[in-house]
Amino acid sequence: MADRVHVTLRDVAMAAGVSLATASRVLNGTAKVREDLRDRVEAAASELAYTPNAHAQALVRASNETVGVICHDVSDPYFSGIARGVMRAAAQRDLLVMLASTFRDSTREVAYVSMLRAQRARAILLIGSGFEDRRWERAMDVELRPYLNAGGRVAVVSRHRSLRVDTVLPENRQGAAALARALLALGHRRFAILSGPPGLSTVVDRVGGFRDALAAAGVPVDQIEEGPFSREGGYAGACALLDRGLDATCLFAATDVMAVGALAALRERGLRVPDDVSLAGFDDIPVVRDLTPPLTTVSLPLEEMGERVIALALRDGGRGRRRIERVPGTVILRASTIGPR
Amino acid sequence: MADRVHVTLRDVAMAAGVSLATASRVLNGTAKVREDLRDRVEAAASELAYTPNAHAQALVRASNETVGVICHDVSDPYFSGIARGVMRAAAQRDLLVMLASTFRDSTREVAYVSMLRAQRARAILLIGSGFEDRRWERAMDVELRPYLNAGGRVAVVSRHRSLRVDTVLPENRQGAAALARALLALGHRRFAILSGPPGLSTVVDRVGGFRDALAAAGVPVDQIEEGPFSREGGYAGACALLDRGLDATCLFAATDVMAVGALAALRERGLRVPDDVSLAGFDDIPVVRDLTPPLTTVSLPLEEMGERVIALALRDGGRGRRRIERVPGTVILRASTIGPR
DNA sequence: GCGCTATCTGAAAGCGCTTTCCTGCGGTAC
DNA sequence: GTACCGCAGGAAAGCGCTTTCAGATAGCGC
Repeated sequence: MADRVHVTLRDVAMAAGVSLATASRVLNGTAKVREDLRDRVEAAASELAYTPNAHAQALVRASNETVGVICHDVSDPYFSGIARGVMRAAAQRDLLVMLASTFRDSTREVAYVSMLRAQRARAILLIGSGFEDRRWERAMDVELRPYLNAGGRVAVVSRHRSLRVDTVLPENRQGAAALARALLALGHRRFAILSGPPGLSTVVDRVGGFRDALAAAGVPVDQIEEGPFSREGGYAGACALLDRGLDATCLFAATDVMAVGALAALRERGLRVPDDVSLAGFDDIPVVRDLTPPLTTVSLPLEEMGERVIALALRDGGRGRRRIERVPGTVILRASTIGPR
Repeated sequence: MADRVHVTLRDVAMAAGVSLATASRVLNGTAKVREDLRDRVEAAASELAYTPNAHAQALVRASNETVGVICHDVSDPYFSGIARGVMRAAAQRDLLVMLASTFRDSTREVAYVSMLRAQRARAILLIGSGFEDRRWERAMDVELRPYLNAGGRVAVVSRHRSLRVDTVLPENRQGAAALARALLALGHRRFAILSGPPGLSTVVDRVGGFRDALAAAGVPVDQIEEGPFSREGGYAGACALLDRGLDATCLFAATDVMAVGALAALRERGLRVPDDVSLAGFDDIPVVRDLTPPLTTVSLPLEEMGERVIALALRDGGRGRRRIERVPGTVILRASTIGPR
């Protein structure tokens, strides 16, 4: 990037025969400038294809028209749905989005926060359940504290344990509970659960909400398998359940992505969904309605969540009290769940 | 971001009792510094949670450890698959990725290039077929030319018409032709095509390659419907085909995403896939193998394409001749295509 | 026509950093 | 003991921009 030189404001000013100050004022519209000078500056700028150096601007303005977003994996529909909302909202505000994928590596997540901090991003958004261990928490705090003190904004989606920042919080517990009740209403009494990585608040809430609602109806669940939030995780979990002799009329996967894997596993083992076993997921990622059978799930407005988290981070008076915006989940009953035979 | 002050190198230097120059040298390891001084600087930096201002660095170094990626829609699996590859490769190089979604708005695409230029991104990557009209071409050229002249790198995936830059080019034509031949081999003779937006090189190549291969076997195709590259586009296109009295044993959709929509439409109209009509797509996005039936398609190594495009942009001697890396597509026959009854 | 004010323009400082240049120090050879 | 060399650290310039401050110009009333 250093091979040749960029066109600078000085070049524009010289070409237009005015001072840097005047050129700057014209290009930013920050003060009245005589019409002929203005025209000359504008002509020179477009002639030279001038683009202001955002770094010089950021340096003097101590801020950069940029927001950073950190998620675990862009190609997971859950995250890309939220990212889409963030980008739509960012575009409206003329902000550039720096999007980083951690690939679920907590060290990398902290490193990204540091880089975003260095970039003086206006806001940093953390999407998706975090790494809820002490070491991570401390490392993250070390990065975030000075960033916040310097006026940076931080907001998160779906992680509420440790970080004391503005949060968009899907009502995982209530959603899962509502799903459980709907499944009970269908007549199911024997359930199995495909749970996510232990400790994640999302997992705790979804699985906990599901189990509590069942327990309230006097239905215990002892068939649980844990695995990563991925198609493979769901596939492997379902296989493990099957290997141990699955005895359930309904299987609940903590995420749709896992449910997709579970569906494949069940089918491979010769089980029909929903005839032999009902299957439900969580999130309502776009694709699940096109599965056969279409998947029963708890729908989350992913794109809206993305829009809300950036709005939350950038809101006026951002330094006020912490705000938590709860996003309800809606149970969507589709053909993957029917009453047990 | 201007509420309070950031910790600067000057703060670190003062705390350590050394000059800025020394502090800078320690933190960058650019020159030997006496051990005790070095220790003091390092201690001060970590004490103060110092993060260098990337803008100040970028300003003096005339470059920013950042690459910009522009795609049409992050939540489209085709793009997010490629984006994933880009991010993985970027992470290895300690680069931050700025990812922008155009939402298929050509004006916005040009605006993003301008913003990335302002950010002095090391490279700008354009993912996915472009807007092949004259106005766009000129506007894009105005932005890209000075960027390239200033040493910026540009590379693209899957758009070869107008932009004369390094390119990763999926072999759409060959892939579609191979698919057509495979379908012919299954015994199909009556085909319908769901095409994408007219004029896009991707569409021209895929549909053209498909038709040419059929024509070579003496099989004409007159049932074609155009629509946007989306599930809805596929759905609407299939409905239109059906309304006009679909007379084909096999339907080819220009992208998997469209095929998903088509599958839904066919099913709604009571047609069974593959018994009544075979269906094939293109791209091999992850989800299609989990459809019922799993979709026959042409597989593209999306993630690898992402890795290659960033490698191409950042390669040494980037100012050399234009390079075009062709990526072959592999026909994957799955259950959505069988021989006609 | 003169003096005052209201506008607009230009000079210059400074944002936080890297890097060149230069000074001062210690060590070595004679 | 003196002259020279090498090296580490500091001062200062400068990256491209915004913005304050002061100066210049025009406009107005008398």
